[in-house]
Amino acid sequence: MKNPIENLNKIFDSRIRLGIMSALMVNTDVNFNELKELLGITDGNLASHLKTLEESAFVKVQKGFIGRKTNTTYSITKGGEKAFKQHLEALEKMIGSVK
Amino acid sequence: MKNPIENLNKIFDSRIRLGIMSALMVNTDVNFNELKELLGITDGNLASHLKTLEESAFVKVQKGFIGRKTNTTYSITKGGEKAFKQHLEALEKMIGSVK
DNA sequence: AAAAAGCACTTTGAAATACAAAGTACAACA
DNA sequence: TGTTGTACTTTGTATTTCAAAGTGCTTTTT
Repeated sequence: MKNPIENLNKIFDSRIRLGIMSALMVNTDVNFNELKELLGITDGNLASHLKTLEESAFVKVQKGFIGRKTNTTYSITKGGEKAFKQHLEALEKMIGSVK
Repeated sequence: MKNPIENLNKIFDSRIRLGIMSALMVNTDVNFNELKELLGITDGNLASHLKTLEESAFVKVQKGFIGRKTNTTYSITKGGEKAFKQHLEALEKMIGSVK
C-alpha cells in the first residue's frame, strides 16, 4: 500500500480554507460578506484564513465599490487553481481506494 | 450556494487521521508498525492520533502475538465506518460542485 | 545471567494553529 | 455629529500537533 495522504496539501487541511477554495472555484468572484455568511464564521477568522491563502498566492483580492460602499472580492489565482485541483485529485484517489 | 464544509467531520480534518481511516477501510486489520511506516510518522504521534480515534469509537484495538512477539492491530468500528463514509460523501459533494 | 533490542505506548514540552472578541480605519448616511 | 457598514488587525486564550524522551514488558543476543 502507498501512503494515502502524501499528496494532500497542508494548506487545505483546514476545513475553512477548503470551503473558501471551493467557493472560489465555483464562483469567479466572491465578496467578503458572502464568504462570511457561507461559511458561518466571524470576520476576523475569515480574514486570517484569507491572509494565509493570499500569502500562499492561492487567492487574490480586488478592492472596489458597489455604488458607494466598499466591496472587496476574492478570486482564485492560477497557482491556487492548480494546487487545489491537485489536492482534490489526491482526495479522489484516496476515496477511490476506499470504495 | 450552500456551505460546502458543514458536513465534514472535524475528527477527519487531520491528514494523519484521514490516512489511518483509509488504511483501515481498505485493510481489515493493520498493525502499529505498518501504519507507522505507511504514514511516515513517529510512533508517539501515531499513538496519539489512534487514541483520538479510539476515544471517538471509530477505531478498535486487538492485542495479540505473532509467534512470540506482541502484535497490536487496529480495525475500524461500525460507527467509524459510518462516520468516515459520511465524511467522504461530503468531500465528494464538495469536489463535485467544484468540477 | 546480563545487556540490547523491539513493541507499543505515555508523558512532556514547545511550536503552530484556530478562533472569538475587541479594536481600528475609513467612507457614507441621517 | 453620531451611527452604520465594510474589511480588516490585534489580542489573548484554547486547542492541536508533533518530536523526543521515557516507560514497561518481552524476546533475543552475548
